[in-house]
Amino acid sequence: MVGIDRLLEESGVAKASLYTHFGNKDGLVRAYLEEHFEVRREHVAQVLARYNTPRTQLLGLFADAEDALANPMFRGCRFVNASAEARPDESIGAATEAYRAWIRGLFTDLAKAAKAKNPKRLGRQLALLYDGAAVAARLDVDRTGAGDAVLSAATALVDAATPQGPKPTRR
Amino acid sequence: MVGIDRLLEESGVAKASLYTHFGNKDGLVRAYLEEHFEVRREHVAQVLARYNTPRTQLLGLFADAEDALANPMFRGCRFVNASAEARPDESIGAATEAYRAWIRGLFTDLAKAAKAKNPKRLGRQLALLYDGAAVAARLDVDRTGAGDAVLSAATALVDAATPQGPKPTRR
DNA sequence: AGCGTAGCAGACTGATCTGTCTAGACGAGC
DNA sequence: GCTCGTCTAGACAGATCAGTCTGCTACGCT
Repeated sequence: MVGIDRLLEESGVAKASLYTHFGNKDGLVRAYLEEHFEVRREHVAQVLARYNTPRTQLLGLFADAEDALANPMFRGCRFVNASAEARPDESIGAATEAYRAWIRGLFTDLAKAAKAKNPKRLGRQLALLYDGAAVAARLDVDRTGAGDAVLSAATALVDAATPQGPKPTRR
Repeated sequence: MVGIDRLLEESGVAKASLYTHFGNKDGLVRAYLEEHFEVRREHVAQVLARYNTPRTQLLGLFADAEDALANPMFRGCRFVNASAEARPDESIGAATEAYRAWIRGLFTDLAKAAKAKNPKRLGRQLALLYDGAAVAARLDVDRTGAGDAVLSAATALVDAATPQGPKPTRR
């Protein structure tokens, strides 16, 4: 667990300042997660803006995840990590729940726009994949192939659930 | 975090006994994980024994995961949880790494036996899915559809990567 | 210049945690 | 019956944690 003292030392902020601003440690974590939520919103919006069809947007998000996995600095989803590390606190759990509901809803909406037969199911499937990538980033020292796997799996799932079907290659 | 004192109280074991047996807390956790590894090995072996083709064995493992997700008592992968909660300890990380390497190797071997075009990739993909299910079990209060999603996603991935291809349904 | 606000530095408290140590209970084997 | 090994019960030390409080500094505003 990361303690208050280390936060203070590395940030150069006085303890009193931190507590007047955020109340307590959970307040600090919650504020951090809420800001990170905003960062994620904007980042995802930028990724989505690079594509013009629901299908490519979905796959673009997973190409982005592949990039994240390729970066050794990426240590997994911060909401997952915070929830795992924190004591069971109402507000931190709520912030994590909000983020996860948002991303799952986003996947579902894009799945619906891509005319998936079962958008809710495809959204769930992609969310599982997304979570799996976060765990791999957090725990696996050797991520070789993880980035490739997450994008190719997303592609396969989207293709399987989407009416146009897999690419028109015949064996 | 769960402390030593709570362990002692709930197990009815004296503190001295625990420390003479396991040395320190990390030793206890490591011993627990190693025993749980054995439990998992046996459970997986039982699941595999129920099927007689690599494809159905793979899918059987994910049907088993679906069952686990349906059980509200299932709180996610214990290796993932332990690694997330523990301070960065060499031995706990090693035990988790061993388990994860084993399950990924198992997926890859079964993928190879199922004649997947790229067994390593399919193994990785299924491992991602498996991890995602653990995260969902740990964090999502509402798991509706998660079990269905993990099995259907595994089926889609196996079908996409396997020569016999998807079920012989034509649209 | 004077004042108020905000931030920094760090001592301090109380709670909690790991790990050690002492003292006694209990049973097995000779 | 005695001793040895193992167990329980729990006090204790030392470290670490969150959170409070005091004193000092620095800057903006009038």
